[in-house]
Amino acid sequence: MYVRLTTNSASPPASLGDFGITSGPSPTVSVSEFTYRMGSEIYGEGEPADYVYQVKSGAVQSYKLLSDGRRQIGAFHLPGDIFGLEHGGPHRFTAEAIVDTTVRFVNRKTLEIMADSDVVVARALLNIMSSNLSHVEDHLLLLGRQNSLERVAAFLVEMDDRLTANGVMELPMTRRDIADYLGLTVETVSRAISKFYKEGLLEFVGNTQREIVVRNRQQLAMFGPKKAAG
Amino acid sequence: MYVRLTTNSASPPASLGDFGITSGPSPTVSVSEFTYRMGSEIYGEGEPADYVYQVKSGAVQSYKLLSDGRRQIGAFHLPGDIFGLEHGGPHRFTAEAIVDTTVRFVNRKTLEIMADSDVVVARALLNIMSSNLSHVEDHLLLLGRQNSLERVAAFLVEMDDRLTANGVMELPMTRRDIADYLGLTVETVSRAISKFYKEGLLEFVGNTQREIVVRNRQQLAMFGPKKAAG
DNA sequence: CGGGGGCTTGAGGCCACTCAACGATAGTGG
DNA sequence: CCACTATCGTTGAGTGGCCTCAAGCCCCCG
Repeated sequence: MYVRLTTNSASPPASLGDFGITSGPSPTVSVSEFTYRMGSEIYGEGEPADYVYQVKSGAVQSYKLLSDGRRQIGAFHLPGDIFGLEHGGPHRFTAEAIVDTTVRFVNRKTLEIMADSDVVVARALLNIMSSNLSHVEDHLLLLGRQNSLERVAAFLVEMDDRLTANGVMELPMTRRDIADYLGLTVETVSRAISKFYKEGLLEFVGNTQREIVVRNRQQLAMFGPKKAAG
Repeated sequence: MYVRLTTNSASPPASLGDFGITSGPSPTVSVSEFTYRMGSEIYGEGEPADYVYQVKSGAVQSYKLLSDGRRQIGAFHLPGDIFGLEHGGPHRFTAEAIVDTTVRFVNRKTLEIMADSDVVVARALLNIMSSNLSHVEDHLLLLGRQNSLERVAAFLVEMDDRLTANGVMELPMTRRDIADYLGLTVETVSRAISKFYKEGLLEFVGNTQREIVVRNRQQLAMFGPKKAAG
């Protein structure tokens, strides 16, 4: 792990409320902060999971690699998201800062000890795991059974939900990252976005291709999952 | 949900030990049994998650559907496996008995109440969720970044681990089920298995194509994941 | 024996990948 | 300030892996 202590790490113990976990007896946990530079690794797959993280600002991606370089990104973590929570083993993904990113982190063991005595904390951990599981399960369907347009549309809708401010979605990740999240190639992602743009579903802002306005969210979603009744 | 009460449902309360959960204060939970016929639905996606199940005998598949019939199987549940555990919401998969299957089941609410007072139960729930998550995460990489031969090889190795007895692996699922698990078509799965057979990696037993002997597990695994160093 | 489902195999097509070229932007160093 | 380079993104042309469509075999079950 790329350990880089910052002065912030000397910050006073904070309540778990920063992590969205509030408790009855209200014990406290030492919450520290780190800032990672763009592209730096927060932890690697297979390393011991000593800490649990929450994105304060920036963006993080979690991925697995094959020996020949093929990469599958499992999730993008945006401000407020908690990541790196494993239960009984090492990290199963590599986590990397996509842009300069500040994270809060707490000791995993401490959290587990708290969970043993505090029902609220235990439930919170279950909640986090459960929502992770839910997201990954939906992604299974996307990777296994949806075509390129459906995948890209689903991605844009997801990101539109999660990081649009003032009507503009500012993507922190490259087209390659998107491709590795969607199980596609850069070219295919680019073609899909171009197609949506030409159809008037998207609009670009500024001189990068990362600031996007979703013009017709409804119609974009039509390309997406189309889940069955049940 | 396809509710079919059996006489077994009147069985006496049993300890959670049946679920692999043993506790200190040792309270008991009512554990009942159901038998589902081949092809019948145990619960549907979106239905309230009132029970948690464990396969006693048989096999179950969990899947999601798209409106046009495309299907993605998330997992096969074999004897001993626990499935249907959701934390705070409805079922996210449809579960269906692949063959005649007997399951044990317990009330989810009861389990949650126990978890609130019993650390061992709470940890057990986290363990189950965690292993589910781990399996699905590995499957993401397979669906997103592996080719057809790698997928089928990985499937055969997984099943070889989980249900081989006397050196013979007896698959309960059809080629279509395998295809929907691997994000492929029936034909592609069949071609891959034929190829492995012709190369001497597999052998068929009996007059069905579901009883398979893995002749060279090592070489078969070479087609598989090939995870990176870390 | 006839019908149906499961499985395999072949032939052809298409969608996404591969390979390549190009423009735009940002960073670097003279 | 201007090359020079590297990265990112887009677009075009062609390929290939998996899908689609089709046929046929086998087994089971009536």
